[in-house]
Amino acid sequence: MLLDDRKKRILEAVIEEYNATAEPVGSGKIASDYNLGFSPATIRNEMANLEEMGFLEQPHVSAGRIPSSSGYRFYIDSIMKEKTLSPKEKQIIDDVLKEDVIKFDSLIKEASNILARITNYTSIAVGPQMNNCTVEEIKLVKLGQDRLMIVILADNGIIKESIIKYDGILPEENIQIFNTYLNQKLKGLNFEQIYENINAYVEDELYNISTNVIPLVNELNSLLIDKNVDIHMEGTKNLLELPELKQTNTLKNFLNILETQDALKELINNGYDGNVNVYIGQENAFEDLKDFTIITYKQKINDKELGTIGLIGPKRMDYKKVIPIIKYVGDALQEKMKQGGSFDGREQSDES
Amino acid sequence: MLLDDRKKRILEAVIEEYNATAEPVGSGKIASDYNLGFSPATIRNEMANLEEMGFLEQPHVSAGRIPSSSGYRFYIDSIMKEKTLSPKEKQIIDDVLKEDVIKFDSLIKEASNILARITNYTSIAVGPQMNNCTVEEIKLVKLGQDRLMIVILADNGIIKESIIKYDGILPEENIQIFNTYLNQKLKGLNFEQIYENINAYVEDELYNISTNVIPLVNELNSLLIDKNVDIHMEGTKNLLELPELKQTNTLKNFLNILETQDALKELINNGYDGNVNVYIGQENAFEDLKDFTIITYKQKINDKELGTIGLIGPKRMDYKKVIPIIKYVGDALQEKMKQGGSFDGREQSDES
DNA sequence: TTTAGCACTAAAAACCATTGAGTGCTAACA
DNA sequence: TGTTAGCACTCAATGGTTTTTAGTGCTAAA
Repeated sequence: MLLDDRKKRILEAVIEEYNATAEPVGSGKIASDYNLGFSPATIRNEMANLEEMGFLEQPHVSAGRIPSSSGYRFYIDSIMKEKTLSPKEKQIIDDVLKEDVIKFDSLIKEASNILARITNYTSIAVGPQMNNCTVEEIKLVKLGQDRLMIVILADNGIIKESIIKYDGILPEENIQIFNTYLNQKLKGLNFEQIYENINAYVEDELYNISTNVIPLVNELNSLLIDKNVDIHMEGTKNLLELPELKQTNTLKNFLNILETQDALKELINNGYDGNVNVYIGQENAFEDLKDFTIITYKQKINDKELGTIGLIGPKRMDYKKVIPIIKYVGDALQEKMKQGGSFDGREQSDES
Repeated sequence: MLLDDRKKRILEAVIEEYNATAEPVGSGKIASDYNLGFSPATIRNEMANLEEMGFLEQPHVSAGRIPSSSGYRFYIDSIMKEKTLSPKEKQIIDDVLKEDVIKFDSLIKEASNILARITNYTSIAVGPQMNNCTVEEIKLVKLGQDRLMIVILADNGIIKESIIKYDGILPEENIQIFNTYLNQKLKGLNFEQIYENINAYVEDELYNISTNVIPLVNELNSLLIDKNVDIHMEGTKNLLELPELKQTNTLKNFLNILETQDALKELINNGYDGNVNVYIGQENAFEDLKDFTIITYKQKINDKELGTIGLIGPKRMDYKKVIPIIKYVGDALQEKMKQGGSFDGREQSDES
């Protein structure tokens, strides 16, 4: 045990107080408001110790202490007790996910949406990386006079779809033939694998049908690797009121990060699976997020990745409440996706 | 002519200067930097006149003047000369829209994207109101073991699509039959009209096929009226640095409006068609947007609405540059959509 | 008709003293 | 021996005063 009981209780008190006020907390406040049974002087000593150990920080000599990232880390791992959700909260979550939505993207966005609403932080939702999916089925559908819809069903149950101009030179009967041909050739193959050398798979017979299938093949290919998987965010404005962003440049840089998204994607894809991951302050590599925490929960069913939901909030967020919430929502979402699909968890569409 | 030439030139100078600095501009500055050939005292007199006429305002007695909304309005309508885009700017725009994207939503987002990048303001993109569209074609497509895709092609060329769980009780042959049936019944009908009483159209024969088509019919119906048409925004962060948002609450309220979107939608749908609409300051009804201007350009081909692109920026935006840009982008977009479709401008998909 | 000159105004900046919330250390205490 | 009262000390925050600055409007002269 790294910390004795008294230190733990003091660290906890400092964190609770700091979370509530966002101001450095002094020994007097702890002594008077959290009756631990010690005088300010004693608490002062312990705080000095905790600071030496790296769990607390002091902005300047005559100020109180604020918890450091390792302080929070220790708190989350070894001190706090997760709250259980209130029946009302559960109710709200269940209600939202009980709706008859079965489109994958709607589902994950709904889940993220509710996270933002319940926690009052910013929530994120990202679709899955499809690189390692395999093709289960391809459908070509003629629409109106002049368009063709390409639909790809992946083995994780996600559907990608796109529409191209159909120039009419490819005779309608041939669409069926080409459709069958594509399925024969590509079914069971890995998305990335196809993407990198689609010509090797279809070029031979390509011209036997018509040179006009080239744009079709191109579009199909670009459907496989969606380069701009973007991150859906909800409740950005929840964060803007935070004192953490009151310094002039922080806000700008902060929103820059949120808008750029690249870095966020990186982070989100790193989460180890099936459980909640918490990145506190500098643990998340961006200087401008040093006062923020990102929590992610990667959705996975039977080893198939189905996207990630997450939260961004201030470092001083109410972990013992927020963590159970994201767990609950994530579990419910996963459950919903599982029962939605009939054999291996498939039951989604995906915007393309 | 409402204003004599001297007043015009002074008003123009004040606007140019204020646009550049966001500070009230004084007579001295104008006299020294814009050589109009008058002393500060003369300019001071004219400014007092312009203020009386409502074109300028004065924050307090010992400050310079800032242009009022009607000042800007007059400037846009009667003073400024639109700049022509540089070949480089045209190039950038053309390049983006030359890409082989033919999905409607991608196109309009690309266009909005480039607006934000070139102007450094926030751009918006909204899909069209579909209420007055009519059904041109409906397709039901079986996907994998257990899902059914519903596709609706509207008469403006936009495609709506959704996926539902297919419980297998409806025999596969019947899908075709039901598909044909739906087309017979609904083709040519107005979206809103169908939405309000779909049962009247299909209920009779509904149960003859299977009660299991009910969820299908429901989903089809909800596809018709997409209640959450959301606004795509790009470059929100461009605005955050503006001094206009430096007062404490403004920022929060401002982002609130952007996030709520309802009000924005309202505004955007009001634009008179086929041309650029400029809403300056209080012209746009939201107290918290009083220091901002919204410019919209509603896309329309052969009387079919295809969405709107727009810009949000500070009232003091560089109109003579920005207006030609949105015109150019809007025209290019419209052209692209026109040539994309073969007969009446159809060539898009739509995320559902 | 224009402009130089000047008194006047109000915000912003600079200055300065005071307050207050906190500390660390020491010596006394249970 | 661990705890605490007491106290000197630090430094940001507050608030009031003064100074500076950027502008004005008006008047009288060119």
